Amino acid sequence: MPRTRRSGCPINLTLEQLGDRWSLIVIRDVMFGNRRTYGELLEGSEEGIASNILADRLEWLTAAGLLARRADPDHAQRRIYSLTEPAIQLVPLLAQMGAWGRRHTRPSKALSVRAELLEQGGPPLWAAFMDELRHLHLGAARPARSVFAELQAAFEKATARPAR
Amino acid sequence: MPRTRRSGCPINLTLEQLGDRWSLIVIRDVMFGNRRTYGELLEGSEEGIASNILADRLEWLTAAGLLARRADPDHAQRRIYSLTEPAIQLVPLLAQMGAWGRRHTRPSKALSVRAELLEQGGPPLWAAFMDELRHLHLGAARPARSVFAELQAAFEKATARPAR
DNA sequence: TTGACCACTTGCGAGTTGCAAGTGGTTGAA
DNA sequence: TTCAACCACTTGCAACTCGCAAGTGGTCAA
Repeated sequence: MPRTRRSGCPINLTLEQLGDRWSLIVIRDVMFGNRRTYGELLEGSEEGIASNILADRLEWLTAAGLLARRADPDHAQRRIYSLTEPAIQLVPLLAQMGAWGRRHTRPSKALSVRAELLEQGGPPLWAAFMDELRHLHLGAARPARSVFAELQAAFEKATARPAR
Repeated sequence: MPRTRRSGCPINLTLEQLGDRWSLIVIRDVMFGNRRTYGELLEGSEEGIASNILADRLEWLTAAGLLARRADPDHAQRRIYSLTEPAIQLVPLLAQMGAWGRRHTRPSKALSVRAELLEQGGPPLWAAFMDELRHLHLGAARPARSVFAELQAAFEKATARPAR
C-alpha cells in the first residue's frame, strides 16, 4: 500500500489509514470479538486472513497508533494487542458501516445481529460501548453496563437457533 | 481487487464494496463536489486519480449500483454520473469518516470545514443533505434548505482567507 | 527431552496500481 | 469544409501488493 499523503482532506486521510481490505477487519475482531493476540486473530478470522497480511497490518496499525502491543506477563512469547483511544473512537464509524452493509448488501442473519443492535441503540449505546472498551483496553473503571455482553448474547442466541 | 465474498458480516461486505483507496474518494467528489462527468472527476481530483483507475472505479461503482450513468442530452459523448439511493445513504458514513479524520489525523484547515459543519449539524443536517442529493441526483423535489450551498460557502470562505 | 505452541517470516506466482502515451469519435470555430 | 480542441476512456509497462504455503526460532508443559 502506498501510504503517501495524497491530500489534506479528512476523509482521504481516514482512507489512507484504514482504507484497505484488512485493517478495519482486524480492528473489528479486536473490538467486537475481543481477540487480543496474533493467534486468536489468525485462528478466529471469519474472513481467513493470511498470516503475513495479519503480521503486516498489526505492525502498521501499531505504528499508526491504533493498536498498542505489550508483552503477556504470563507467557513470554505471547503479545497482547489493545485498542487505543483513537481506535475506540472508530465505534461510530464501524456502526455506520454495519448499518449500511445491513441495508445494502446481503449479509448473513447471524452476523448482522450485532450491527442491528448497534444501529437501534444509536449514539447512547455507542458511548456505553466505548466506555466499556476503555475499561477492557485502557484500564479505565468498569462501567455498570456491559454492551459487549449484550452484543455477545444476541449473537449467540442468533447462532444457536438457525435464522428463521 | 479480488471482490470475493469473504464472509457475511455486514462490515466486511461494506469493505468489499468500498474498502479500497479510491472508491469513496470518487463518491465523495460526486457528492460534495458535484462532479458529474469523467472529465470533471479527473481534472478536479484533489488526490490526482489516474485516468485508468478512475475509469475502473466508475465502471465498478456503476455495476455495484452506487452510481448511475446516463448520456448528456446536450453533448453526445459526455456521460453524466449520478448517485443512487444506496450511495446517498453513505452520507452518515462519510460524515463519521470526516469527523474521525479531523480528530485523529492532521488534515488541512480548508478541507476540514465541510467535515466540521457536518459533524456539528449531526443527523438532522445529514438528513437535509440527503434530501438535497435526492433532488440533485434522483430528480426529487428541491428541498427548502440547501446544505450543499452552506457547505460550499463555508469552504470558499475558508479558502479565501488563509487558515488562521 | 521432546513435542506442541507462539508469533511471526520467507518465497513466489498472480494480480493490482499508477504513470505516460495513445485511441477514436464529437464539437465548435474559421 | 477543415481542423484543432475536447471527451471518455484504453493500452503498455514497470513497480508494487496480495495471499497461499512452507519455514523459522524461541518457549512452554509433560
